[in-house]
Amino acid sequence: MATGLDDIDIKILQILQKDAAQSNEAIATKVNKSIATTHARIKRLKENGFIKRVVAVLDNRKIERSHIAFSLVHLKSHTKECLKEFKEEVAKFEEVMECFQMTGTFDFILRIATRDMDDYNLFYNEKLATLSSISTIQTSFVMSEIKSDTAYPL
Amino acid sequence: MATGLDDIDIKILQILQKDAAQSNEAIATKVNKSIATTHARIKRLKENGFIKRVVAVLDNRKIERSHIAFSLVHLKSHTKECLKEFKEEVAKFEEVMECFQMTGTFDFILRIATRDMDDYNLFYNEKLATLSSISTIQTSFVMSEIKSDTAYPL
DNA sequence: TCGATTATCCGTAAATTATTCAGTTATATC
DNA sequence: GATATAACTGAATAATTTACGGATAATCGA
Repeated sequence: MATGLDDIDIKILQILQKDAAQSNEAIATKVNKSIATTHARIKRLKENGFIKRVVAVLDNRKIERSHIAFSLVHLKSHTKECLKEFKEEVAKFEEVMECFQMTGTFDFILRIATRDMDDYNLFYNEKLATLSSISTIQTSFVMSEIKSDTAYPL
Repeated sequence: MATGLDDIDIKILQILQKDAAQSNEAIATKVNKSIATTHARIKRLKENGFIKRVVAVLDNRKIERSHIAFSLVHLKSHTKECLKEFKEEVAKFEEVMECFQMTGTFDFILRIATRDMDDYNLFYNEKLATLSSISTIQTSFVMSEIKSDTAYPL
C-alpha cells in the first residue's frame, strides 16, 4: 500500500489509537511479535511521523469544560488578507479547540469548549465577535454525545 | 473549586493533554514537585476519572484518512424510536469518528473520516444514506486545518 | 535455482522509568 | 496548642524501555 505500512503496523496503530498507556509487552502479545520487534516498529512509526504525539484525553464534565459549541462562520470577504487575519486570530483563542476551512455554504467550522453559557457569552463578546473579518456566525450547542472518538478507521 | 483540583493538578493535566509520552521526572520538574508526588497525583487523576485514557494521535495524511467531512443531519421525526435508531446505527459506522446531538437548526453533527471522495461516496451510499431515520444531510468537506487540538482549555 | 543483499525478527543485557514505602513536613480541625 | 489528616520527599525495588549482536526469512538479479 501507498503508506508503506503492513498488517502488523496497522494493528499496532489501531491499538495505540485506543490505548497508548499499555506496555510494549501487552502490545507484543496482541500482535504476536516479540517485545523487541514491537518496540522497533513503534519507534519507527513515531520517527516516520505516523504517530504525531501521545496525549491524555480528559473527561470534559469532570474538568468543567463540557459546554461544547460548533460555530459555522461566514467571512465578509475572501481576500488573502481577510482570510489570513481570521486564521491567525481565531487560532489564538484557547476556547477554540479546532478550526477548519470548509467547502460548501460556510467558510469555517469551529469547535469551542467553555465552562457554561456565561463563559461562552464572555468568549463570544470579548473574543470571537470582535473579529472584523467575520460576517455571520451560526452556533449550535452539543446536547448529547453519541460518539466521540479520536481514532481514525484503519 | 468544584472540580476538587488544585493548581498543580491543573498544570499536570495541561501538560499531559499536550504530551503524555514524557517521564514522571520531566513532569515533576515542570511542576516543581518530587517524582513520587507527581506520580501519586497522576495516578489519582486517572483513578478519579479526570484522565479518561491516553491515546496516540496519528497523522491523517500519512495514514491516508485525511478526507474529513462534517455532516449536518436532520431527522424525519423526533420520536424516541427514531432518535434511538439513528443513534445506534450511526455509532456503528467506523468512518463516523464523532456524532453529537445538537441544539439549533439541525439535529446532529457528524465528523466523517475517509480515504478520498470515492471512499466517502461508498460510505454515503452504502451506509449513511441507508438510514431511514434521516430526512436531510448537508455535508461540507475540510479544505484546510487551521487548528486541531484535543486539549481542553484549563 | 542459486547466492547475495536486505529486511525482519528475537533473546539478552543495560539503562531508564515506574512504583512502593517509611518517615517528614505542612495543613486543617477542634 | 494538640491532634488528625493530607501532602510531600528520598531511597529501595520492581517493571519497562531501549540498544545490541546475531539468527532467520524474504527479495532480487544473474
